[in-house]
Amino acid sequence: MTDKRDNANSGTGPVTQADVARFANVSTATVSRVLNGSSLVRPKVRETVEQAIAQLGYVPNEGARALARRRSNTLGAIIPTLNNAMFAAGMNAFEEEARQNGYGLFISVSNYDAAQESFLIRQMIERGVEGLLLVGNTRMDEARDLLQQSAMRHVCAWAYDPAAGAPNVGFDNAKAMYDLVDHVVDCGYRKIAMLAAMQAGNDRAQQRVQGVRARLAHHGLKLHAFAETRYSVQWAKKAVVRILSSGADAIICGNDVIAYGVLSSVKAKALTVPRDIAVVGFDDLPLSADLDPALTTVRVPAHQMGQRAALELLNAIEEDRDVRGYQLETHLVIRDSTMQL
Amino acid sequence: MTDKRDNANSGTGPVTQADVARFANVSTATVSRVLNGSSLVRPKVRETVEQAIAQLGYVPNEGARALARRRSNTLGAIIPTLNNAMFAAGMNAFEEEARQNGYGLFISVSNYDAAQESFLIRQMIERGVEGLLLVGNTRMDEARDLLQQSAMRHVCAWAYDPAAGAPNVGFDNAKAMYDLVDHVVDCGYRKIAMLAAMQAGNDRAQQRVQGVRARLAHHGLKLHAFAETRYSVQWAKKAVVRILSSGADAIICGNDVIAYGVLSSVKAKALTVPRDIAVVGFDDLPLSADLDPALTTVRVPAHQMGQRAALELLNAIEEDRDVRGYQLETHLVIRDSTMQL
DNA sequence: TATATTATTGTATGCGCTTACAATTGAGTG
DNA sequence: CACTCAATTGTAAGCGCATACAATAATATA
Repeated sequence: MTDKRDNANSGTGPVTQADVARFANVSTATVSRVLNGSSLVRPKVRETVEQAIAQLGYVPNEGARALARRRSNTLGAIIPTLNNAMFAAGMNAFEEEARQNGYGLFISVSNYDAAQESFLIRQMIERGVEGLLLVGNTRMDEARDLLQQSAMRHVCAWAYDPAAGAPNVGFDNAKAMYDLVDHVVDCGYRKIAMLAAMQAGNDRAQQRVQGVRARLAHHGLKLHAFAETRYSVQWAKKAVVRILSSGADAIICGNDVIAYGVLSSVKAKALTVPRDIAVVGFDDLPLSADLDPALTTVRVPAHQMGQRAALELLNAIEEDRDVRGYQLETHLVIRDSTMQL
Repeated sequence: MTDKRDNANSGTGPVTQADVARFANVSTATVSRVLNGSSLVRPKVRETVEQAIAQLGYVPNEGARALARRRSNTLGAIIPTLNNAMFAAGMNAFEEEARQNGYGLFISVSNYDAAQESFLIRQMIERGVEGLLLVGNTRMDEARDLLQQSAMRHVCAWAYDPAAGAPNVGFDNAKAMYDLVDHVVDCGYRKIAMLAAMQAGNDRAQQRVQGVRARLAHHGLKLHAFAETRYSVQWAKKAVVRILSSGADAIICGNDVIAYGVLSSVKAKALTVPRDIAVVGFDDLPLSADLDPALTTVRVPAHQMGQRAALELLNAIEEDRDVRGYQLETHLVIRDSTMQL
């Protein structure tokens, strides 16, 4: 099919720009120009080159291109895991936005391990990404140094803390919890407990806990019970038993998945939600609206966050300036797992 | 902190290997050797170089390295979306396996669009990935040509069809449905309907439908009703009403998310599962075991699939041979949404 | 038609790194 | 101590592409 004429390459390795140039009887500079859409190339020549490209089935080598231009057209993202719908959705949006702007995406998961994250940041720098998405504001000094020394543009998503040293694209987890606590308190619940996600090395989780505590204090209340659990329905089911036996009348969960487990355990105990006990989550996963009872929770703009993060990065790159942060709003979604007592 | 001595680089651009060489009074070849762990460099020299690297905060340029070695140490993956726990989980495993073997991951989502997939395949080739993960066996000829001409190693995951032209890493969707159908029929249900996922351009969905039809025929039965729906609880709830009014006594769903919607609609109709009607899913999402009633479904080895796909790619690259396929097994998980009538 | 301009194209260099091959050094041997 | 051989290190040539600058062709001007 692609009958490489003998003045094409010698059969070793892939077709290169030089092969195309030879085939079309022009210089590599001209080939490069048509490839890059330079206007200063005569239509006729352009066509000749384009035919040669098609004939030879030439595919440019983006790596070499990146080396020569000193631009990789690539963004990187390091997230804790993809086994979390929020991160997955965010990445999906991030990738789409990047791609639509001609950027590729390098992705890695850190498993919530700060050392691993530092290592990965280094890899990203080595791979020459032009912008990097990170999650949260907690990281090793080593990571910060790396970021700083390499002048790597980056955004820290899933958090919004004006005091953080790096540009954030996200929402204030603590403040979001205020709304939730206000709602629960307004409903009339008073023995409010919390089943949080593991806080170690996870500033989002920490801030949610802190937000609940602070707002409760504001209402003259304190946590009636508290526990942490891993991110899974099963673990949450187990972790909630102690809280349940404490006689709490409302349980604020660190996220929706935990809330699912809590709901399950609560039902198993023959308690009815929301009359006997209220349960609220955080994230508003797609399923949360379809639960029975439908879950009161906080809607997190994961898609928007991923898109926004990409946009901030891209704009900063484009305009050759520092990355700016962007605060997103969360939205309290009141459904049937809470009620006016 | 990193006081670059004046014999380091002139301040323009990042520190390069040449800067390190100059600083350590050796040639770039030697620097390259210590970087690549070559054994033929004297311990003392190695140490000198390592110090220079640390001093200057040198970070290698993986792109240049790739160009010189003609190896990118990078894998690519093009999946329909990350907004599907199965794909996200698979990618998570794929990335981990790749990373553990020193490979980076380039990822893109195609939104179930074949043309987009073709475009992305091209991008992946341009970026020089050494292996590519694709989903399913349905794709444009253009994509096949690209893959073939560039001799790109690839696996098509989430499917297993020995007759497919490309190496598959996955399971036989049709066969998996056999087990499910057998189970439903064994239970005594006879008016079996199906609510499938959209089949257009999605061979997994197609094969699941086909599997159900074939196995039903084997039992002397045929679909009592059939409909398709998008991938969401909400859409499924709507799409199932027609099936419900057909008087079906069992509904086989194209996946668990659809089953969630079906379960919800069924309950709303005051029918009890599984006595009045059976509902079965496919995927075994983490939540499926915690539903009420717990969902009978097919467990899909997403994690294993991602890992295996990476492994097959990596081994083929390592041993410089073609990629081999690998068939995974699915497992019928009988829970409470079906019962012996 | 000769010359000044401008539009195109080609030449040559370098991006940062690896590696074949040459050069140098050190150790071992008679 | 001269000489051989192996262990180290340096030299230099690319990898595939972009691009500054030089060269040339095309068009306009007088």
